[in-house]
Amino acid sequence: MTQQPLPTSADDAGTPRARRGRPRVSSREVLEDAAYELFIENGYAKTTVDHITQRAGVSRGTFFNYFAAKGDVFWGQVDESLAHLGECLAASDPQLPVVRAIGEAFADAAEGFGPGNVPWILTQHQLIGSRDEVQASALTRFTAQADTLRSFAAARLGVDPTDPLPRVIAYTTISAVIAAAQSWAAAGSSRGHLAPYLLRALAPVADGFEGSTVIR
Amino acid sequence: MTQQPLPTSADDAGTPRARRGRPRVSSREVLEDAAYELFIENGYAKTTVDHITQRAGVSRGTFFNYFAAKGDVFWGQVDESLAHLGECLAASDPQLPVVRAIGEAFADAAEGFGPGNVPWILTQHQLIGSRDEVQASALTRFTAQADTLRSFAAARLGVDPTDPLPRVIAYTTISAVIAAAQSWAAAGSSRGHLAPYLLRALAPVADGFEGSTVIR
DNA sequence: ACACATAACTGAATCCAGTACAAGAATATT
DNA sequence: AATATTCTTGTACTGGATTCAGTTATGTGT
Repeated sequence: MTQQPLPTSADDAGTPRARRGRPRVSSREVLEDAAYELFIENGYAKTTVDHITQRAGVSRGTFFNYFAAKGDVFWGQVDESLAHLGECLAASDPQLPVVRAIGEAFADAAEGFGPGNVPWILTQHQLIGSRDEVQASALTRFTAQADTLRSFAAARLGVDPTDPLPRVIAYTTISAVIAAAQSWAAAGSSRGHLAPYLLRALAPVADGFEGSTVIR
Repeated sequence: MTQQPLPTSADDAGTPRARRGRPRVSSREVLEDAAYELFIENGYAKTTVDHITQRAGVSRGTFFNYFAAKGDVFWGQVDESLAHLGECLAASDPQLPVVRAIGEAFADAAEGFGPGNVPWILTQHQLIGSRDEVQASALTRFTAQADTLRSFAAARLGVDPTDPLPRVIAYTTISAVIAAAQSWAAAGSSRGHLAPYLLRALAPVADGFEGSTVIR
């Protein structure tokens, strides 16, 4: 709900696109920055949406023009990448086994994440306290992607999406991805790109689903 | 937070245990029943804690004597089982490979779930609308168990709990468990016990982690 | 210039979950 | 009866989230 007309999917942060109407005085970035500062200063739980908008110089209502929920502030970059996952899946090599294809797709979608570009949430999540609430905002991403992966796996395998197998594949792969992302972020300055972490984490899962079951 | 003194861990719903003090006028069960009715009638989001307690004939405050959060109404049976997971892990055969041991532990902990005992949340989750909020309450379970599994796996493998491997194992196994539980619930009257579903879902994961990596 | 459509912001009202706490009520123990 | 224990109730408060009517700032067409 609360559909955002907003900046045409915020494709480019530099040119928020609005050739007509009142120009934006704020932006996702401005609000994100304000929020990040406050989260570090006072922690996530003690930072209210009022605080964020006050620091950003807009009114409280404006916040919800840019984000559907307080927790969504974190996920701008991540959501952008995940939005491409569907295309990456569609463009994947039809010869590859399902889980390999999923791995490649995630690796593709994670293209942008390297040593110099780590989602804020992944690096700072220890500092801001209150893990539960933050991770709750992660779950919506999880389930959205799980649905995508499940239909993909079902189609690839030629089985019904409601079968157990595509569901297990979807869930295990995406949780391996999450684990990989967390390990990658935790690796500190030694981390390189995200993609290798993803592939390493998914390798045993892929092996398992190729070997033991009657799926190719 | 909001520690429940409550019924000595609600071991038996029939005898809420309180040899001294004012006797309970309500119970988890009463509140659950009221909540389930309302969730089906009006959906989860539109059902307030006030509604629940009104139907149950107690005051709003009482609800939070029995449940820490609105979403916890669902999880009574599940939490009970998960509480045993730690013991089941500890009691597992040290010879088994990690993921097998985890599978056995889950199967043990899922003992109670059979054709006649399906957690309400698993069967009704489509009907009640507003998946997000419900799933948020699932996340706390997920993370709690993930932490348990991660330390277990790390200890078994003799590696640091912060290493990627135990994390991936923990995440993938628990998500396979969730997938299995959902498929089991969706199977309708044809479903038997939960345990076989768990083992089937975990089998490929176990294979993968035994085969490809240098873990025993 | 002027009017108009459009898009964004404002601000206030509302709802509800969750927290805290004090006061009261019903029971067992002494 | 007095007391301790345990649960219930009521009230008040914080803060996230939703809604909406009204306002403001811009571009566009005349």
